[in-house]
Amino acid sequence: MNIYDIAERSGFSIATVSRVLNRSPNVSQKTRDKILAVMREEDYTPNAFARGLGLNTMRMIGILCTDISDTYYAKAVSLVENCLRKKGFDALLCCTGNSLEEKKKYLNLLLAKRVDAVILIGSAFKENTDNSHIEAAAQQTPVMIINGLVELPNTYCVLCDEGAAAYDNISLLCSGGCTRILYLYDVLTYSGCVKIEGYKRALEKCGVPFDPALIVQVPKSIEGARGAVEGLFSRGVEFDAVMASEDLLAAGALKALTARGCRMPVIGFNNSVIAEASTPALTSVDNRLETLCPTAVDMLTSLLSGTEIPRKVVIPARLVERETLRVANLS
Amino acid sequence: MNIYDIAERSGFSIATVSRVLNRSPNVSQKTRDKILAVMREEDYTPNAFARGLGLNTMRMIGILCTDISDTYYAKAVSLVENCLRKKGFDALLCCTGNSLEEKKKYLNLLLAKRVDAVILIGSAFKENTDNSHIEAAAQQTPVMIINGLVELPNTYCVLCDEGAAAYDNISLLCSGGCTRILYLYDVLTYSGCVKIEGYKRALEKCGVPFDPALIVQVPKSIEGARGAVEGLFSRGVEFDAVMASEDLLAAGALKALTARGCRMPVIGFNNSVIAEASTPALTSVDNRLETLCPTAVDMLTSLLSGTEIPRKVVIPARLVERETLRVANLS
DNA sequence: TTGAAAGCGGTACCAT
DNA sequence: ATGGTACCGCTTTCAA
Repeated sequence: MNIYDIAERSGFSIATVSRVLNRSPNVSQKTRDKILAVMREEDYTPNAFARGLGLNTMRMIGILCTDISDTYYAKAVSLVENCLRKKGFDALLCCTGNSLEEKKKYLNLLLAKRVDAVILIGSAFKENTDNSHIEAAAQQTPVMIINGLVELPNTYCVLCDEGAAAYDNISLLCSGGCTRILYLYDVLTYSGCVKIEGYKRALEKCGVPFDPALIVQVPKSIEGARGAVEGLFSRGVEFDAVMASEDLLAAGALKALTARGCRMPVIGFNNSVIAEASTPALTSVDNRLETLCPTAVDMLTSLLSGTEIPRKVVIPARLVERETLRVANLS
Repeated sequence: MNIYDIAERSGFSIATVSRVLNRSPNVSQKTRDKILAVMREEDYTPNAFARGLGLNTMRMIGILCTDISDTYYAKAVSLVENCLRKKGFDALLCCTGNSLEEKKKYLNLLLAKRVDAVILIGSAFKENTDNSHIEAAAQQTPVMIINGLVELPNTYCVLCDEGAAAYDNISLLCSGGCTRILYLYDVLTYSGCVKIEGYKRALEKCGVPFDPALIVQVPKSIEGARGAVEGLFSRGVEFDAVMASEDLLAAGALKALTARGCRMPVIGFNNSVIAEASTPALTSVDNRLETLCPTAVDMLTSLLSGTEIPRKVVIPARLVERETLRVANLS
C-alpha cells in the first residue's frame, strides 16, 4: 500500500495525498476527509525511507553514550529519549564504551544514518584532548553535549556546575573541622577534572594544606573502591572525610569504613539509587539530570527549527543530604 | 556528493559504483580500487535513506523497553545494543513506561520507521492479557521478547527460568527452617507471576502452609518497600525470611530489618548493583541477562537471514550468594 | 484547490 | 566486467 494506491482509491493525485500527509493547508476539508478516510480504511502508513529521502530527515537523533548500564547514564538516556519523543524525534542509541576508537567509529555510524543531530552523554574526555571526531561531526550536524564541555562551532553544552558543588562540599567539610579529605575518582572526564579543581580551590580558601596522596584513582566498582580504601587504611594513610566522583565509589568507601567501625562524612555524586541503597544512606550531589536533559533537548529542537541557542548553559548542582552527612551536624 | 558524482569522477557508471558499495564480486579489482579511491577522496557516504528505500531496510531494530532508568532494563538494553551493533544493526530505542496505551503507540511508531524487528524488554504483562498490539506488530515484523512469554506467530521468547529460581529459593529457606517467608513484588509482569507460582509450589512440596498475607505488593522504590515492611512489623505480621521480586525491594526490606536490629535471610532478584551496594550485601538471583540478550540477538539475526529458530528458549537462573544469605549457614 | 512531473539517491535487472 | 534504465515511494515546484 503506497501513496499511489491511496491516490487511486480516493480519486485524487498523489500530490494531494502527499499534501494531506504533510498537513498542508492547501487542501479542501472535503478532500482531506475523504483521503484520510481511505488511508484509515487501508491502514496506510507512509514509507519512512521514501519520506526520509524526500525530506532529507527521518527525525532521528543519535545518542552517543559511553555506558548505558551505568545508572547515571541510563537515567540521562531515559530522560533524553522521553523528551525527544515528545518532540517527535526517535532516538538512535549507540553505546561506545570508553575507547576513543570506538567513539569515532560509532559517531560516524550515526552520521552515516543521517541523524538530525547527535547528543553526547558522558563522552567528552579531558585527559584526551583529541576532540577531532566531534569537530568533524559538528560540521555535518549539530552536536549537543550533556555534562561535558567542548567548545567548538556547532557544538552546544548543557552542564551542571559540579566544580562549584565540589567546592561547596569541601568548604562545608572544612568548616566542620575536616582537614584530610579523601577524594576518589575513576576516570578523568571533563566533570572529573572540574571536581578536583573545586576540591583544591576550597582547600586553599579554607587554608587547609593540600595532600596529593588524598586524591586517589580507583576502579569503577564498589569492590574496587572498597579495596582501595582498605588499602589506604592498611598503609596508614589518614583521612577524616570522603568525597567520591560518583556514588558507586562512595558506596565502596562506605563499606570499607563500616567494616572498620569508622564513622565520618561521605559524599558521593549523581544522587543515584546507589546512594539510597547504601546503609547508611549516602549524601550525594544531585547534578540535576531532570533539568539538564530536557533543557538540552529543548535547545536542540529549537536549533533544528532555526532558532539561535546559547553555546553553553550551566545549571547549579544541589546537595541531597542523607545519613552519611548532615549539614546540621557540622556547623 | 552522491553516487552520480562518484560515477562521473571515476569514469564509471552508477551501476558499477553501486556494485562497489555493495561488495558485489562482479567488479574487477582495478575498477574497485579506482572507485574506492575516489570515494575516499571525496569523503563519500552513501545516503542511508535512499539505500533504505531501495533495499527496504535500514538495518534498524526497535527496542521497546518499559523503563531504561531501571538498572535491570538498562543492563539488558546495553547488552542488546552491543550485540546488535556487532551484527551491523542500529538500535532505535523507545521507552514506554507501563501504560498499555503508550506501548501500543510507541510500537506503532517503531513499525512506521520500518524497523527490521522489534525487541521487547520488560514489556510483556500478564495481568493484562491484551497482547493484541504485539500480535498486530508480529504480522509486520518479527517480535523478540526478552524475559517475557507471549506465544503468538512470528513472536519469539528468550527467558530465564525464574519460576524455578523462586522455587529453589523457597525450598532452600524452608529446608533451613523458615516457615513464614515474606514475598514482596511491585508489578505483576510475566516473571512476577512465575515467581509467585514457584513460591507456592515450593511451600507445598515442603509441607509449609501458605499464608496469602505474606505476599505483599509494594511501591517500586527502596523507600516504598522499606515503609511497607515497617508497616508489617507494626501490624504484628510475623515472618522469618524475605524474598523480593527485585533487588530494589529487597534493599528496602533490608533497611527496615536493619533498623529493627533483625537478622534473617533476604533474597532479591536481578543481581544488580543495588544488591552489591546494600549493607549487608544482598544475595540475589542472577537472571543471566549476559546470556539472555546475546542469545536473543543471535536468534533474531539468524531469523532475519532466513534461518528457522525456536519459538522459546529457557535458560536457568543462578543464585549469587552474598551476606544476606549463605547456603552454608542454612544446611 | 488540484495535478503533472521532476527530483531525492540509491538498487537491481537486463543487455552487451 | 560494465552500462543503461526502470524502479523504490515520497516531496515539491510549476501550471492550470
